[in-house]
Amino acid sequence: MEKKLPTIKEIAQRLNISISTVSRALHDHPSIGLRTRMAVKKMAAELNYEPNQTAIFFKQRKTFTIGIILPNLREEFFSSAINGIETIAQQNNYIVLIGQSHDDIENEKRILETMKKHRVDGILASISKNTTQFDHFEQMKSYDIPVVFFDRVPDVPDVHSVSCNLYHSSIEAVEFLINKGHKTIGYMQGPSTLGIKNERLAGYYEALKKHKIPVDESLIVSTDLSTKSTEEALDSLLGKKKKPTAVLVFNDYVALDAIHYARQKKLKIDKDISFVSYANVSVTRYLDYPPIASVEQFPYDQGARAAELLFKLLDTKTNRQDIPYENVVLKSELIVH
Amino acid sequence: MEKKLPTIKEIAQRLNISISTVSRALHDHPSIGLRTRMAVKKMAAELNYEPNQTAIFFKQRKTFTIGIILPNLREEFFSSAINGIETIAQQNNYIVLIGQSHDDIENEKRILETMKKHRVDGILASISKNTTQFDHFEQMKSYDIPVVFFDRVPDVPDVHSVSCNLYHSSIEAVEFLINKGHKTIGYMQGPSTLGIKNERLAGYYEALKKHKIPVDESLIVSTDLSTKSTEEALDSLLGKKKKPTAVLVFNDYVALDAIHYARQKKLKIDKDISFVSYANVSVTRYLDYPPIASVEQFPYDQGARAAELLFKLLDTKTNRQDIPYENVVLKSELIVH
DNA sequence: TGGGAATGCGCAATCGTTTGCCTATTTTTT
DNA sequence: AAAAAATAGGCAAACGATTGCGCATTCCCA
Repeated sequence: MEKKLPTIKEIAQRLNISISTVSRALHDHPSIGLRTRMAVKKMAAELNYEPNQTAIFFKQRKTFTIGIILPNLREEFFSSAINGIETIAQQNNYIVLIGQSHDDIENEKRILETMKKHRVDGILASISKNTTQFDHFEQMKSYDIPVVFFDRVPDVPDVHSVSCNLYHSSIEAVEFLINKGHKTIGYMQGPSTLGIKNERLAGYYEALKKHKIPVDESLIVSTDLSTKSTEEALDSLLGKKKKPTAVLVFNDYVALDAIHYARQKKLKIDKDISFVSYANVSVTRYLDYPPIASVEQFPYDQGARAAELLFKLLDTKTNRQDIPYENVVLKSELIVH
Repeated sequence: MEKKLPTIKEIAQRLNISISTVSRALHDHPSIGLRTRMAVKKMAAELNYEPNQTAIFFKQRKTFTIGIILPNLREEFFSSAINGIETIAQQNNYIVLIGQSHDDIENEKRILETMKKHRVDGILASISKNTTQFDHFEQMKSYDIPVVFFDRVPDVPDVHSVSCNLYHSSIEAVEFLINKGHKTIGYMQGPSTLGIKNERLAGYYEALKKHKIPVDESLIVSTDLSTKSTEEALDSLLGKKKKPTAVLVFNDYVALDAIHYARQKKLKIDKDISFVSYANVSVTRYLDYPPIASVEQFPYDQGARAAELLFKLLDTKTNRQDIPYENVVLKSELIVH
């Protein structure tokens, strides 16, 4: 068992030809005659030869590996996104390295560093909730490692990204509530860093404006995504003299916590208070009281598109620095449950 | 930007010393004097030198990469397991490559092949539901790539594995139901391939026997894990003259489908029929009608232990073939909701 | 039949690092 | 003060594959 793996050299020796001939023969290089080519291939098959990829990686300065950095694998959104990425990666004969930041920028930096060391050819990233500056990603440029952000994309101009347009569906979501007769609609936003260009909020404002509902800033609360913080945020909304009858919530996970808490407080869901959120996670299917609607963000597609963009970058021979930054924006869709 | 990365050679030239000296200096080799060592390190820092890992991987015949093969990232169980693995991998300065089989053996083979090509140092795997033979894993031995299975482990002797003992907690689960007064208890199992040594079923039998409840084989049904199949299985149970008042179910996802379907059928959960299952996924927290109990299988720990075992194997200098196969079995725990 | 294309293949450098072995200088020992 | 030993560092091979260049044959056509 402890046998050394056969190399190109081994084949060459057995056939008494040079290793360059073997290499070329295996690659169907035209300068190698048919008979030797056949002989080489036959011998390669016999010996069960497989090229040593690490040698090739080294020589070619390419590893056929892309790195994915994201906050958390456990969120359905991200695991779906990975599926999209994996599909495209496979088509391109690439393999994926995964690192979770667990929403911590230090982890993010460490992972990036490790991936750089491993010489990944490119990186796909969804930033952590406390990533406010991007030097670590910026730095990848000097190593000629392209980075494409998806979903949680930094709000700076000079990056490639794929994300969802949440502005329109946020308007749609709020209008959906308004049409249901709601007049006092709260908004529970996520960590402020996650939405510098806060499309959700902008849509919220726009919808209210469109329907001539005055904005009450105290109806806008924040959660850091933890259960506790969400509960506090909801408390704050419920503590108002004029309580909201509906709340637009940052995402389904937060909504689940909010709904759970509201029910503990003996509120009747969809009677006393309704929730609409984002992500459209599949588990809501099993719930008796899911958000009445949720904005589908098509994680699989986002992942796939981001991967496609990355491979486009990897394919370009020209100086990558010259490629204009591309910011793909996908449509989202309000799904009513 | 297009600058070439500095190499050890670059440093050597600037300092007018040999590259071997540079290499040794950077590794604090004792045969290099203090002054040159300092000079080298200073220059390395100045040039922002970073060793080319691909060269090192190649030379060392090691990639500091392990591959994880599992059915599906979207199951919380597996993403938690990955967390455990990632933690241990990080401690060992390893990085993880991930591939999903999507419960298809062909994918599993393809992934394994790719990982082999990429020369991973070792592999952690949870087999797909239709993997009944293991040649592809077996083959890794001849490449000296150790494989450790976790959770879904093959039922053959000569493998390393980490799994949960479901026998005892299955007994516990059934006894829990018996103590609640249930006399007719069904069992819905998963794909037969996933449990050749079917501990769940064995525990089910044992508990009944212990409490002198005769086994009714028609109370044992199977699902391929799809919603449809689960519904059919439940139908079969409900079609009996003597319907079960409780069902032990393969896992929470199946249980969720079963409960959902039972409710559609107007059954009162925990009144007409109760469910106990496995996995203890966190979302049940938000459900009005979760399984009344679920067997926690500690995916994080399983992942971590499997990774530890793998690193132990990777650390051994001796011929790896000589290491006795290790089969770690962790305790599971019935969690009552 | 002689000279210029094709055709078929080998040499050797290269990628960046590590490491066994050897040499030269300095230090220690007796 | 000469021999032995320790110290410091260089040479070159090796890891496995790719590739530009050059050197033989063989072939074709005049």
